[in-house]
Amino acid sequence: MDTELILQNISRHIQLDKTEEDYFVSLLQTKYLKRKDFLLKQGNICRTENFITKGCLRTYTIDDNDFEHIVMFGTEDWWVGDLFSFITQSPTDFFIDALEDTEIIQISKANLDRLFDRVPKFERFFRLILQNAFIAQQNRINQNLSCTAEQRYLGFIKKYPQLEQRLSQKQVSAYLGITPVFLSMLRRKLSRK
Amino acid sequence: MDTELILQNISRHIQLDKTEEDYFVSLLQTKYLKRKDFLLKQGNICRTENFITKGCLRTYTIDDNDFEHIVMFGTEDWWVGDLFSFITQSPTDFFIDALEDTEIIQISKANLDRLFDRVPKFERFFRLILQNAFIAQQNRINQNLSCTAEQRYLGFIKKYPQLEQRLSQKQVSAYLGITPVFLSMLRRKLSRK
DNA sequence: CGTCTATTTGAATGTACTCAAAAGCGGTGG
DNA sequence: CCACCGCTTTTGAGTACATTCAAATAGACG
Repeated sequence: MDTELILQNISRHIQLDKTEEDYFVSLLQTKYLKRKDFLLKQGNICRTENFITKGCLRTYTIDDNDFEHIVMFGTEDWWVGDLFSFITQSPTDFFIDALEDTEIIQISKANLDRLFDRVPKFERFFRLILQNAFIAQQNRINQNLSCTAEQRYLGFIKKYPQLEQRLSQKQVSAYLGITPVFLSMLRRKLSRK
Repeated sequence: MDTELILQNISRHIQLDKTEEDYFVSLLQTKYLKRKDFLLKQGNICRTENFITKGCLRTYTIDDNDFEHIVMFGTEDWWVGDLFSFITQSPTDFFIDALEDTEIIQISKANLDRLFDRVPKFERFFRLILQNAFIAQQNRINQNLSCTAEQRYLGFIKKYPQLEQRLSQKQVSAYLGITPVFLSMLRRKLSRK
């Protein structure tokens, strides 16, 4: 297993000694997803936290009219999962699937609990991850309230320039909360400027 | 100081013995806000976590066109503040002010750090608070993406029936992300049904 | 090559906003 | 106590933003 990226990710928040690192690594599992494979489906219980080492995932819902709404994308160096379902071990509302062939490192709930017990620093680590996610969401809510679709699109490509390259317009529009048709029109309008 | 409500709030997540309770209470301060008083202004640093024992606050931003966008309301038994600013001790983007005469219990950053040190259980408590807030935000993002203004309004009054009574339509519209004029039209339409 | 899905384009429609004016409502001071 | 002021809510007309439906084009993949 290639653990370089995940250990680096963790070291940005907490410092581990060799023993702690080894113990942590012993609790991990690798999983490979092909494009369109599901990591999680609505109604299932989210049993792992997942760190992406390669590829791209999306977390989304499907509404009553069968439209998909993307809550977040995840790519290399990101953690994904449904926190609520994971913590409460109750059924999730979300789907998570792969937009590209993807490689993730997983830690199960049971192993994470063991980890917290043996290396309490990790409590802090996951709290920090959660805080960052919380703040990102707060900004997104604020943007949704303040901005037109055009401004949100410009904000998105500014914030995630590399990600936008990898995504189809359909995915981007499902994240922005507009139709693919309208995104296409926006892009034409912007390119003429 | 009337600490009954806050101790009850905490006991829903963690159990404290008498010594721990007393220590916790010794770190708290009460503050009174009159209607329209500010608890926090954009550019300031959020130096306390705040628990509301009476009244109603709103957390909001003001955009380039001077429109207010409400990120959350807070009322009795809620925690409010800007987590990001509080944790990083950096300037906030938000305003928090009182919609009614309000009474809050505050704990400063320094005291909270002491508390975490002496009663580590509280780390867990604040992680749980954060998790709940995270989940609430995720639902809100999802609703904003999936629903029309009318559906969002109906969802709001269903979720917070008691709160809606206390708020002006202007405040509700700033939360829903629509104009007061449009909310008025929605209400008329709904009442005719 | 053929099939399936994504993107583009156009026309018609619906949703929500702006501007403006009037009515309602609460508080304050004379 | 009531007259006035400021703010909220209502109402209407016109406009802008975003969607739906439909059809054509372009790309991706087996």
